[in-house]
Amino acid sequence: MVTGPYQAAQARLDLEEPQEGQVRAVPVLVPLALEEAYDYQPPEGEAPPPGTFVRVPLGSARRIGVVWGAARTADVAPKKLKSIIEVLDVPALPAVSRRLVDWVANYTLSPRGMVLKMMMSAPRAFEPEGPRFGYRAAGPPPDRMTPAREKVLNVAADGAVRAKAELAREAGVSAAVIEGLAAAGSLIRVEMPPPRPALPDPEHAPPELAPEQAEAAGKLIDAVRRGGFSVCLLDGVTGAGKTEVYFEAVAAALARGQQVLILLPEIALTSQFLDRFAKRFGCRPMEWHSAMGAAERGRIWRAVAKGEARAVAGARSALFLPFADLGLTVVDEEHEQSFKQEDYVRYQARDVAVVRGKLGKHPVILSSATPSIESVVNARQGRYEHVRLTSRYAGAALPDIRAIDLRADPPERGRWLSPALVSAVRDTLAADKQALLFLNRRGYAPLTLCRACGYRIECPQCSATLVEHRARGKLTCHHCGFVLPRPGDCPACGVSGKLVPCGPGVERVAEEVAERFPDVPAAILSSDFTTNLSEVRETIARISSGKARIVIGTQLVAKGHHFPGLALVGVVDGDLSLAQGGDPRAAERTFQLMQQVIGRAGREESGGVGLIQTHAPDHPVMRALISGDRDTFLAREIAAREAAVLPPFGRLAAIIVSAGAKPEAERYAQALAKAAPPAARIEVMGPAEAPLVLIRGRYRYRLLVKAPRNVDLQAFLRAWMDRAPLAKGSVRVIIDVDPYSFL
DNA sequence: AGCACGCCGACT
DNA sequence: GTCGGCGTGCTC
Repeated sequence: MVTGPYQAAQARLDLEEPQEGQVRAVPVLVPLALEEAYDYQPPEGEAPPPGTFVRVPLGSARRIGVVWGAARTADVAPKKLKSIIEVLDVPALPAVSRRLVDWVANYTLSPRGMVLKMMMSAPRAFEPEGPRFGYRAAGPPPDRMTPAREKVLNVAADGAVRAKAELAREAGVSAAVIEGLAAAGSLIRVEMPPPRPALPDPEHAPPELAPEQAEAAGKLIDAVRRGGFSVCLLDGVTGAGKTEVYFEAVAAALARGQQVLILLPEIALTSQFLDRFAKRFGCRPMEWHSAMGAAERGRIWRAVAKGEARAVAGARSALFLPFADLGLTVVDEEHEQSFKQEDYVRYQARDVAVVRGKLGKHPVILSSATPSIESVVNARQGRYEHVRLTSRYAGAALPDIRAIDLRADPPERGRWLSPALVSAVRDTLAADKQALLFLNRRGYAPLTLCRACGYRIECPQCSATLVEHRARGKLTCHHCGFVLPRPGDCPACGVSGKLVPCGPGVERVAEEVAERFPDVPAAILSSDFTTNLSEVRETIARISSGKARIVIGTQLVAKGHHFPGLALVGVVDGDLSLAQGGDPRAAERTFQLMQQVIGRAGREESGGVGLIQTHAPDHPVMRALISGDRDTFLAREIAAREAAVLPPFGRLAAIIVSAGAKPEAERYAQALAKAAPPAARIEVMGPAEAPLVLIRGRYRYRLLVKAPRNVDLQAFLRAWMDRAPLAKGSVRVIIDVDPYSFL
């Protein structure tokens, strides 16, 4: 029996056939937080088939939606039915995409309209394409010639039509020069044909693969040629050449005329990766990530829908592009936790990529040097094919990893680098190599303390201390973005000159490096919400070219960049990410992060060294890292997860209750827990205060649901939410299926 | 996401 | 008495 909206949503997945005498209507899903498609009367003539993009009236507004089925879904009073305004001239949303919306909405317990919204996140794609204009040489040279104008005219001398931005870039001048020349009559503005996306050529530059690589590539190519759904875990040590290997599978799919999607963590979408692709296939893939402009998004969305975009490299949201004929998805760095989206629709892109492969009947490749426990278990249980690469190419050896016991060999007071690490850096520089110091903490210091009154400077909106960013002269909150100019006097007691920064961030380590190695060029590589993508790309280029000799970096450095001259990696605080209490993936994440970051060393030739500063050199994670014994670590971790029925052996869902006032949040969370339906094999834990109780002015309580793998967790959650008390006032409830963050 | 409806404080 | 604050619910 259908008892509430959550279950009703599930029940209506089975569409009814139209009945005699009923008004003709089709369901249209609009990209809003709506669970259901609404029925509309079709325009004149035939009813548009499912997938058609249509404009419909909704309330007083007009919205673009998608025809979601062949027959009306619910018994709405006929006089309530409105008519479709128009059918849009946009390729229909493919059936696979529509089924993906339904699947993701059902799995994450998100309104279907919200998931559709992700699929339509390119508003320009639905507007008619305006004509594009370009410039070509024409007429006499201008009366006043300048060096900049000369450069432009030289470039334009070939008579080709170029877009304004392109011409300016090629000539190395600003767009204003072009406008000036056009006004002077030396350039003429002409309409350009819409650009054809470049076609990647699978035969452009096939690589020479080592025997092990060739064998691995063979398996992946087989899966592509065979067609149909399969998942392959491509598991190879850093520097084993996984990218070259999966590029061969990409080539096979392109050769079959199919589209290819390569998912990367957002920050790994560097020009380094795009250039590598271009070297192999003759042109760059299309990019898809959050930093793209509206026009660009629209163009790419359309190109993907028409099947003209053959290869797309994108961040997790690229999964929701309307591929016309996707033949292969690659998830690179599949272990990356950033594939989990933590807001709006909370989905794990790696898992959705696999589901999309299943729905679209095509292979999926998961690639990593440090695969997730989930994927390793799937491979062991035979659900995924496991393809391993064990040797680094060109004889490069894996780095030699050692621990520096901070208890025995501590840094001086107020310093963060131990004598052993400092001397290792010195040796590395003497050998004309690069050194990387890794600390997963942005800014200068994570805490500012008043020595007069003991006050810790905290965020007014979050239960967190403000982090000093000295270069910008600011204290900021890493949870909400709150910014405070660095005060001279204590905000609590007003005493001046007694504020002291406590603990290190990358900026502070960089300061220590500058003191110890005053003449050595250094670079900080840190992901900051204020630094933009191009800035980060520039820094990465400066490092890979060898201009920076010492690199101080956060997480960002671990993400698949290739730094040829790097011989030493020093981990400043090896204990930092282990200390995440309550997070079942803390050990796994630490192991992956350390392996990835240390794997940056010695990729070109042997002799890479990794040094981890730690207070717990005997911790199992540290021992596994030092001995390089991944299999023992995995066996331990997998056994522990299995015993505790944690993912992937069990399923988790977090319920986060938040409100503007603490008692309100707590009261509702407790009422919610009481309303949980009885279920023998499902455990509901909490509510408990979230580790970060307050974020953005909202107090948060968490509940955790744990169930065995074969239990329908979504059905349980739906039944629960349908009988839950109404959330009143400022109370909000968020359901996070398969949570990755436990804060 | 908009937008209308509805129930409590400072105004003509 | 009314204007208007934004909390709540509906949009086929």
